Amino acid sequence: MNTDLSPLATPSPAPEPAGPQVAPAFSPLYQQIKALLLRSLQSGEWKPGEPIPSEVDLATRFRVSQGTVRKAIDELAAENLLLRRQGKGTFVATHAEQRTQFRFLRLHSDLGHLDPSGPAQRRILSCQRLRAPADVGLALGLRAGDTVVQVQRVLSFQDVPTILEQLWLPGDPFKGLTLKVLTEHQGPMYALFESEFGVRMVRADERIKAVAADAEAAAGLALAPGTPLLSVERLAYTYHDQPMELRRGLYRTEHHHYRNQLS
Amino acid sequence: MNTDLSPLATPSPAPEPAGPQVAPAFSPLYQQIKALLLRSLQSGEWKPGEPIPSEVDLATRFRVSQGTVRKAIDELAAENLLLRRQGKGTFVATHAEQRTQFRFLRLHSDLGHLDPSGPAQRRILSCQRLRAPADVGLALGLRAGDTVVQVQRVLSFQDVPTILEQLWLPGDPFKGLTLKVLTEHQGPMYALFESEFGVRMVRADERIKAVAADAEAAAGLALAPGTPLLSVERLAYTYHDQPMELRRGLYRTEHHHYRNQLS
DNA sequence: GAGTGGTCTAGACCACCTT
DNA sequence: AGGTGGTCTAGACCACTCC
Repeated sequence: MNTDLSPLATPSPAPEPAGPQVAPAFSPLYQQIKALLLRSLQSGEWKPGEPIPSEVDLATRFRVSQGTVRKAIDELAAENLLLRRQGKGTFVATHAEQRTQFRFLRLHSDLGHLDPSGPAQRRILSCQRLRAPADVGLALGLRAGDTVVQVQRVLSFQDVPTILEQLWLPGDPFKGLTLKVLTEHQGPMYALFESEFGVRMVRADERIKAVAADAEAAAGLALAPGTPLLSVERLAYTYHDQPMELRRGLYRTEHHHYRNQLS
Repeated sequence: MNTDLSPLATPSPAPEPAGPQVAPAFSPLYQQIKALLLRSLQSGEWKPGEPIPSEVDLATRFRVSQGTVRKAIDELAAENLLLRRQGKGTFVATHAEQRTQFRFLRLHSDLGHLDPSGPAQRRILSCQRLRAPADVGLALGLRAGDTVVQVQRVLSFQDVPTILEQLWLPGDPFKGLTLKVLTEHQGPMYALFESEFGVRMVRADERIKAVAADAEAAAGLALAPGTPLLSVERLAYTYHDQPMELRRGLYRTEHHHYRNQLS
């Protein structure tokens, strides 16, 4: 009904003064609910891994029907921000679970499904704070002179160094990130970001090219210069499409491949 | 209600004899409706680009509520098999539209959004029927000795040969596919497959590696041997996860990149 | 105005999990 | 038994498109 008894703003039925209307900007109720849920997620009211209130609770809180809340949650679940578990509740998605452990890593072994399930040895090469290079600052939406944390690391599969990557994070939200913290932490790096810095990576774009290994890459991955490598540049976003990480990786693909699903 | 008045099989409430139950295999009504819609799509009862019956029509036909039909269609639309257009109807998705023209081609220009929107010159190098090589036959689920159609072509962007690819199709469904047909056809190849052979590619898996151009690739793309190239191997499926095309492509990435979205 | 998909509601019942 | 998400229904109304 979109009745005005609702606590929510109901933009469309409001009789606006005549004039050049730009766009009616009709927004369904469930979209408004979705935005409210998103705000609670971003503010940390509900933390990764924890359950959010039940559908009936939310329905009474927002003064809408359960079906409307349901549709809002459906969309958030489809975007992998929430996780529904029948009989138990709805939970804030996290990178700290076995199931979603390597959701953003698309490199798989050519052999059977002996994928990077073997947790892949990680070695941190460096972690330092510095002024953002121009391209990095631009990608992360920082101002000139802002500081970033730069991390370099190597991932190995079965003792073969396979991924050499470099990543940049905005200095402000990642204040306490040091080599010690990174080295001592177990589990996925994105899980560390969640638990220690309250930053949850929600989606990412990747750009992939084929390049020849230069001297530095050859040294880092212990292979001959000129070897073809996948260059994977990732820009990862947190809630509300805010860029939070730039990552540049070089992948060996003699025995691995980058897997993608099209639909 | 899942009542027995329904014309559909209602597996779960059927009182089965006691014994070692394997799996209750509860299947919601809307999933059964979805399967029926899928069957009509596969059989060609509704063709790509055409509208399917309205939700109310389908609801009365299947003796269920509109909401149940709606949920079935929702899922098919989410999988890009159907396309909803408010006020007009629901249509069978097709590769012959501007909007979905290059849905499966992930190579983009490094510059602004001057992507492969420029329709990219296509040149067919060859088209021949031959016995399926072992790996191809395996991927396509063919029997030993079955014939396949093999096509080779080059795609150029702004007169620069950029993609060299080779593809194999099962000989049986693609009986009349000749070099003449391929050369004279305008528009995406997958649109040709739909209109001339009734085969609609629904989803695909890609495996990506970095390789060095060999002599043949160097000749085909007019570049120096050893140049790093993206190797993209695609297995494309039609309805019901049936593999229908194997494609191996080599992409130049000096001025282009393969784009991927993670979520 | 008629037809289509899109939203919203209220209520019933089912399947799954915990206690 | 009681709570949670999941399914299904019936009906009302809204937004969009076409005639």
